[in-house]
Order: sequence, then structure tokens, then C-alpha cells
Amino acid sequence: MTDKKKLQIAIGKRIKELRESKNIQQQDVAAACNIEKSNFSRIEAGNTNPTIYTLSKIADRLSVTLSELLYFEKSKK
Amino acid sequence: MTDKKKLQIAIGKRIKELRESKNIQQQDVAAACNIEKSNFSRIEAGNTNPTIYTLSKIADRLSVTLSELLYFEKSKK
DNA sequence: AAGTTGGTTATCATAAATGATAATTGAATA
DNA sequence: TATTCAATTATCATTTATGATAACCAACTT
Repeated sequence: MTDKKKLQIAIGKRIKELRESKNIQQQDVAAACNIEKSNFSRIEAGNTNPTIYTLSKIADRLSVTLSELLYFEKSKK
Repeated sequence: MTDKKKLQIAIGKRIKELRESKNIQQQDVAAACNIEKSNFSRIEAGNTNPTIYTLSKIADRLSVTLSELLYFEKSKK
């Protein structure tokens, strides 16, 4: 798998963990961020390479900083 | 100014600080990341909304984690 | 079985990030 | 002055993130 794909998956996993820990639904995050729920699903599934602004809006809704959102272990091969 | 633009500028400033503190040139970072130097300049100037993978490559070259790269104060209005 | 709900996936259009290249600027300096 | 160097900016092409919408799926509920 490419580094890019690994990164996308790691980020999606991190977002999902944060979202579920707060018991928020995908559609709620998407609506609060003004992004399409289909796009949010793609991001959580690691199927797209989001822009930093999109991630910033998601971080806001999940009440974490961008730095915290992106705090995860380096993806293994 | 929009939130998006403020974010872009904050990120560009952060990247520039890190790069200059290590005495690396734009073209060196760009080459190491396999990105165009014109694109890197746009990013540092806050003139584009980079994808997370692009930022990840830049972070690697600057020897910081993504989390560290994006550790900056919330942009003021 | 027939809804309902949360999420996924497919498709197409549009906007925007990035690539590629070149011209330009400003600073330094010979 | 002119030349070099690092960076910026402009332009155009290509790729891709995102928007928009709809169909689909699985789990649950009535």
C-alpha cells in the first residue's frame, strides 16, 4: 500500500475514534462542517486525501485541535 | 479574511519558520517531497489549501510530525 | 414484511490542488 | 552594471477533492 493511502487510513481511523468516543453521528459532523456526508464517509474510510481546511473544520466539531486530530503513531508498513 | 485563508497563512508561516530555523531552502524541501517549487512557494505564502499528504511530506522533510507541524495557536481574526 | 436509521458507495459535475514551465523580482555580490 | 541565487508570481494543463444526488446495505424496530 502507498504511504498516501496509509496516511488516509490512519486519519480516517483517528477521526472515527474521536467521533464515536463522543457519540456523534457522521451526518452531524458533516452538517456542522458544511461538508457532504458522502465526503465525510470517504474521509473516514480513507478513500480520499482531504485538504487541511476540511480537516480543520472536522477538528473543530470534534473539539480537538488540528494538532490533536493528527496525533497518531506513524503508520506501519 | 476567511477562516480558510487565515488557516492557510498560519500554516505557511509555521512551515517557513521551521524551514528557516533549519537553514533549508524551498527548493530543497520541494525536491525532497517531490512537489513543485512553485507549489511549495504557494503553500508558504498561504495561497493554497494543501492536502494532508502534501503537508505530511513536508513535515517529514522538516523532521517533525504532522502534529508538530500543525501545532500553532488558533488564528486570530 | 415494511419502515427507519446510519453509513457506504457510485456517478457525474465543478472547483481547486498540483504539475509544469517560464517570467519576474529582490537581494547579494563581484 | 550585470550576474547569480532564492523566491514569487503568472499561466495553462492535469489530477483530484469536493459537491450533489441517488442507490444501496445492514441493523434495528414496529
